[in-house]
Amino acid sequence: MTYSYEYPHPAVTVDVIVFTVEEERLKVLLIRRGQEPFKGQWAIPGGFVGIDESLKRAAWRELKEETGVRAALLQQLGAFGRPDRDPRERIITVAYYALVAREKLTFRAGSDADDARLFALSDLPVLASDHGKILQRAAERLRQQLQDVTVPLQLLPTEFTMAQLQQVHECILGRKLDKRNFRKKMKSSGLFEATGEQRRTGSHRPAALYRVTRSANVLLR
Amino acid sequence: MTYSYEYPHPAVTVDVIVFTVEEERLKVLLIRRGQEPFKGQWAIPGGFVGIDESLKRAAWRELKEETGVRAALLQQLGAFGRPDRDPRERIITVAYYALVAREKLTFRAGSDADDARLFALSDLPVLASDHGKILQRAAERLRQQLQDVTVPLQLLPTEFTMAQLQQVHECILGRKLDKRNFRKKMKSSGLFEATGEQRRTGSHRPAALYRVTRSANVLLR
DNA sequence: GCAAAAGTGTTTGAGGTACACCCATGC
DNA sequence: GCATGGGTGTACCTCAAACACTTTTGC
Repeated sequence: MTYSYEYPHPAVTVDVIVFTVEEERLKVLLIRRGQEPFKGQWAIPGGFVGIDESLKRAAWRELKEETGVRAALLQQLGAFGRPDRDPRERIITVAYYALVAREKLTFRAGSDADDARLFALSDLPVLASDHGKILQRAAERLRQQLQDVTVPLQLLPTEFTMAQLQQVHECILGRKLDKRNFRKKMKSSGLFEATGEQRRTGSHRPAALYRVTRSANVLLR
Repeated sequence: MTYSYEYPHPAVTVDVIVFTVEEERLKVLLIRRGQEPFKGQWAIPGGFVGIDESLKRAAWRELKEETGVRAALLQQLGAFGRPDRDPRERIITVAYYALVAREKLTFRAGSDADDARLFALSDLPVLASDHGKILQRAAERLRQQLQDVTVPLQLLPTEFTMAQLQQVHECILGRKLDKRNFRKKMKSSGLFEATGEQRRTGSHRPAALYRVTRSANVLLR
C-alpha cells in the first residue's frame, strides 16, 4: 500500500524531551538509535505523527511509550525543519518537553533503541542530527518557565522538603540560591503547606515535609 | 507527476501573522480566501513549505510574497496540527509572526486571495479553521515579548517621537501607560538618542524626534 | 562534642507606580 | 487667549539580593 500526492510531502514526527532530576542534577532521557539513520548515536525519543492524530496526542503517546508516564507537564517547544536534518527524506519534527518526577519514570531500550539512559544536561553525548540544538532550546525555555513557581513541582513527589524544592530550582537555573530568600519566596507564594511530618536522613536535624495546598493543586491542571 | 510514500504524510504549511500598528491600533494582515476550502473566509496568509526549504525560509518567502517586506522581526510561534483543521487533507501548519512598520508594508489581493486587509486585533472577523486560536496565541506571545524594549521599534520608522513609541507599547499591551514613567524607562534603557529634529503636527508644541543609537541598532540584528 | 544539614530576619538598592503642572505651538 | 498635545520630577512601595548564626540530630 502506498500513499500518493500531487506534491511532495514531508514526514512529520514528534520528539519528546523528558526532563527529570536525579542525583541533584537536571537530566534528559535519551535513546541510542538501533537503526539507520544515526545508528548508534544518542537521540531524543520520538516518532511519526499518525495521520489522524493531533500533535499533542502524538506527544502524549510517545511519552507514554517511552516512559510509562500518563500525566506530566507537557508543552510544545516548536517545530524544527531544516531540510537536511534527516538523510532518508524530509522530516519536520515538532518538539515537546515534559517534566517528570524521577520515581514516576520507567524506561528501557525499545523497538528502535539499543539503549535508553538519563544524561545530565551539563554532560551530554554527541547527538544525532539537530537534536543538540533542540535540547539547548528546550533548556532555555525551561529556565524561562521557572518563574512559574509551580513548574518544578512536576519534578518532585507529592511530599518534599524545602531543601529538595530548592535543589530542583537550582539545578534548572544552574546556580545556587540563597536559602533564606528562597524559603521566604516559597512561603509568600502560599502554594505550600507543612504536612506536619518530618524526614530524617543522616546525622542532622530532620527536615519538615511540605505538600502543595489543595487549592493550588487545582491550578496545576 | 505524483509522489508516493509507504505511509501517509501530512502536508505542511507556514502561516505568517503580520503585526503592524495603524491608526493607533495593533493590527494584523488577513486575506480573504479565494478558493475552497474556507472560500470567502478571512485567514492568516500562508502557503506550503517547499520540500527542500527550511521552515524559516518558507516563512520569509511568504512574508515577502504577501507584503514585499524583506527585513523584519520574524519568529516562530509554534506548530498547529489538529487533524480536522483542513477538510482536504491533513495539514500541519507552523505559524510565524512578524512585526512590520506600517509604511514598509504593501499588500494586495494575490493569486489565492480575493482581498487583503488589516484588521484591528480587537475587531477581528470570523476566521477560517483554527486561525482564530492561532492569532490569539500570537497576541499573547507578542505581549510577553514586549518586556524586550527593542521589540516595538520594529513597528516604527527610524525616526519617531516618544509619544509614538508609547502609543505602540500601549496598543500592544492594551492599556494606557504613564507618560513620565514611560519616558524615564526609555531614557534609562540607553537605546535612544534625540536626533535634534522636531516634528510639528497640529496646533501644539512640536515633538522631539528620536532614533535608536548606533550601538543598540546592532543588537536588533 | 562534633559534624552536618535544617531553620530563621533584617538591611539595602533597584525598579515600578502614582501623581500635577508648565511649555510651545496654531488658530 | 485658548485649546492641544509635548515635556518634566518626586515620593512611595514592592521585590530581589546580600548576609550569619542557632537548632536538631546521629555518631
